[in-house]
Amino acid sequence: MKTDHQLQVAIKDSILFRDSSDAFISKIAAKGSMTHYKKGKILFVHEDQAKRFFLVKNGWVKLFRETLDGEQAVVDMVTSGQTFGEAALFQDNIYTYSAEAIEASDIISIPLSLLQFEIDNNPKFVKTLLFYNASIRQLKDKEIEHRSLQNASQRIGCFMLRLVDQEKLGKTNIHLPYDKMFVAAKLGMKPETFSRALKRLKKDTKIRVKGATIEIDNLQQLSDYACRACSFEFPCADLKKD
Amino acid sequence: MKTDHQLQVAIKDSILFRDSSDAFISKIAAKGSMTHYKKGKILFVHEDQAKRFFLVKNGWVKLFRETLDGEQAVVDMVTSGQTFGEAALFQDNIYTYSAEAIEASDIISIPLSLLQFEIDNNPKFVKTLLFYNASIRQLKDKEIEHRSLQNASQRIGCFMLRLVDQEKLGKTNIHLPYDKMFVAAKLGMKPETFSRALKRLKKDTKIRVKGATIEIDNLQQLSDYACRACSFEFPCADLKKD
DNA sequence: CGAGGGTTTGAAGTGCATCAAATAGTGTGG
DNA sequence: CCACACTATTTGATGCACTTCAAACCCTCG
Repeated sequence: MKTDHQLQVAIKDSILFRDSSDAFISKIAAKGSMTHYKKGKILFVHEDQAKRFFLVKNGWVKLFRETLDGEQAVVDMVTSGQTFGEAALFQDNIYTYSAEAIEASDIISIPLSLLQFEIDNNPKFVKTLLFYNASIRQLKDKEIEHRSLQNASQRIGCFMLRLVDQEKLGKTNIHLPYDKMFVAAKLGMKPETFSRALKRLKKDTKIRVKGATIEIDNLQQLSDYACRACSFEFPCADLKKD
Repeated sequence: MKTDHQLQVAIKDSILFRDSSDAFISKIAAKGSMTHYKKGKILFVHEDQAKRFFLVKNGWVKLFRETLDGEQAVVDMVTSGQTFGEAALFQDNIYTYSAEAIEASDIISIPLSLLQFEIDNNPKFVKTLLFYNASIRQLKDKEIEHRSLQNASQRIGCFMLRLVDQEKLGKTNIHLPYDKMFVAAKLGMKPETFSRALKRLKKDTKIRVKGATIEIDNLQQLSDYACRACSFEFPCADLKKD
């Protein structure tokens, strides 16, 4: 009972299902199950047959692929409220990437068949899904742009800006969500580059770094620095929060 | 009449509508109109109010955004059978990029309201749209990966491979679809870099370049060279053709 | 406390960008 | 059909950003 309630709350809090009816959410909760994964646990690997998709309750999961010569490409990092693996539905039920919990995480898995059923029978949900995909597509475009136009320090600054409430322009503290080496991977740079670029960012924008905590006195200054090389205007939060 | 028939054929040939019923296609054709654009013509600019979306009959269109400090980011290059501007439907009817015909092009425009109507009333079409978006999302992931793992020569090789029929592994000729400076922009590099990287590619894979024509003796050699740094396996055509 | 990962630093290399100039190519009006 | 003007492409020289390799440092967790 308790667990079931937890599931419902987590589902209701997710980006994909927050507008769904309570009945629908109960239905998902009934078929879903929550698992705790330790840091480093591989949830599935690229080209596995996909039967379920996942919703992060808390923690972080890295989605990645590997090249022939052993390099790793980070497709995404997902956290609370985000889903992964659902795209397999449109890819012959094959996962197109591997997934690894990069810290202890609670993750809900839900049968893809349920999603398929809703796509076939729930027009309202399908529209939600269309919007969801459209936002992700836009995010990907932004990321491609960032890779070619922003330098390493600007990418880090931009990453931080997306972690704060962009509305209040004053003083803020943020907490890097996971190990710096994963942030580096997410931003497409090497840990050494990350370290040096962060140092440069500190010098140029007066932010203070204490371990994983970042103190920002002046959000405006940070955005001036990072967003100069971006075509999106500053308050530019990733996914609409409300 | 003649024009109307042309429209129908073009729509039927498009990726998004090829599985649609004849009745649906007629309906689109009735509301659509075809325009010829000269090279350099701007179709719309970023943040314009979006009333219509576009389908390329022939030619090439560059979709791009601009940063504060004047750099240009190429979002995509689209050609025959591809659409653009339809994503505005999920972005408050605002175009999120600008569009420029980079060569003489015939382009069909269709009211977004028609698309909206179908989304609301045509479940089969909605599913097509879901699949369409999922493929695009996958392509974007691939492109992000390419930007961080492939060097300039490999990106050019990869670009060429996506222009050929990947099934026949023998000798092939291809034709660069548009000016080299646009290919460079599409691949996120400067024209000078493109030129030098192409030279290196020629040396390393024995392809021959005669103006815009590329002669490839050994597709396998080219894919060995380019796809080594990619996590997708070789026959890896962008959008399913059938 | 010690082992092992995570992070920083240094030195050196590589790849792409930049700036500048030469060359090739294309379309136009005469 | 030619010559000019303009644009695209190539080439050279140089600089900068990121990477690589190697080593030190630091942190934390058993």
